[in-house]
Amino acid sequence: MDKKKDLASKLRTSGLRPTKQRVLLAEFLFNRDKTFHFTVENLNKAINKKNSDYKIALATIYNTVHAFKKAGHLKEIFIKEGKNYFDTNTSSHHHFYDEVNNELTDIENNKIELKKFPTPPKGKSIKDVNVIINIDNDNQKH
Amino acid sequence: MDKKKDLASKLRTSGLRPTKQRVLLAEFLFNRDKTFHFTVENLNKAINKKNSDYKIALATIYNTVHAFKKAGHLKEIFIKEGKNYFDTNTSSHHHFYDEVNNELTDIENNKIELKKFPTPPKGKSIKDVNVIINIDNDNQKH
DNA sequence: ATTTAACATATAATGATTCTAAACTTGAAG
DNA sequence: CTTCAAGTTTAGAATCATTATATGTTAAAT
Repeated sequence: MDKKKDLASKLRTSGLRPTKQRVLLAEFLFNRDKTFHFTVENLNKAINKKNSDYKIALATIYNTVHAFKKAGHLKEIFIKEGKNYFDTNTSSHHHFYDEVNNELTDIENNKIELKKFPTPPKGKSIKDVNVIINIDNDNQKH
Repeated sequence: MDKKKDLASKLRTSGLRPTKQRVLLAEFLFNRDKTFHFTVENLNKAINKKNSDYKIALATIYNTVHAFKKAGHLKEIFIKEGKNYFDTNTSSHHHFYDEVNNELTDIENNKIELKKFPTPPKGKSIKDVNVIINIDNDNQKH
């Protein structure tokens, strides 16, 4: 399989030994058309669902997700207490967050442009800008 | 004391009985010139530091912070894994986040203007926009 | 094939937050 | 100004996500 090989070398290139577990997780996460948002809890459930052919320990999932993040293959997103989302889209971009369904949607960087801009404090420079647009069902009273 | 009275009625108005603990916490949080960013851990330490005249149980601090948030006196901000910040500035506004010192600074709403804007998904409307500008020390290599 | 550092694993440990059940306050009614 | 019920506070237990440990396993260099 070509795809598996590609993943193996992708891992190797970033200093990660392509173990069975890592390749399986990489396949699951990166062989997709759309970007994928998930929590470790999600991922663990999806991978270790009943009747799945291969199980991966929770600790390994944590290790792997962090290794992938460190290697730049995942981005971490903070939106909700106790929920740490990861994103397979590692480019600089923004998000819609649907509080009703707990769902994240990507907004590509070029869809948002800032007109006005604050000056960062002295001695500091801007590293990254993150916009989260919280959305609600229509006709909602607040 | 006028300030204490004001706080008591502020609490009463939002359906919270002005108990000793709540008034003390409200004083600590709201009788300030600048807005205040904190975690529950912070707040607990500040309130229950050695030699302080009055101690408040951790559970009460959690209860109270959540009650204040529900009543609209505090805003919750998500920026970092395992760190849930609260903000005494409840108006819609944005933040600088200094990853080096773990520090938040308010950016008033009118300092940022969006030029371009994505359309929200069907059936959804925008509730709130949150911009987090991550800052770094100058001359940092990434 | 052998070797060894890197890795995966189950389980224990940690740390933040929430729950629980009992004791104490508050404010309202008698 | 006592009494009382509902609302609060509290210490400690329980829970949940995450991280550490220490033991066995594997990838890949020799």
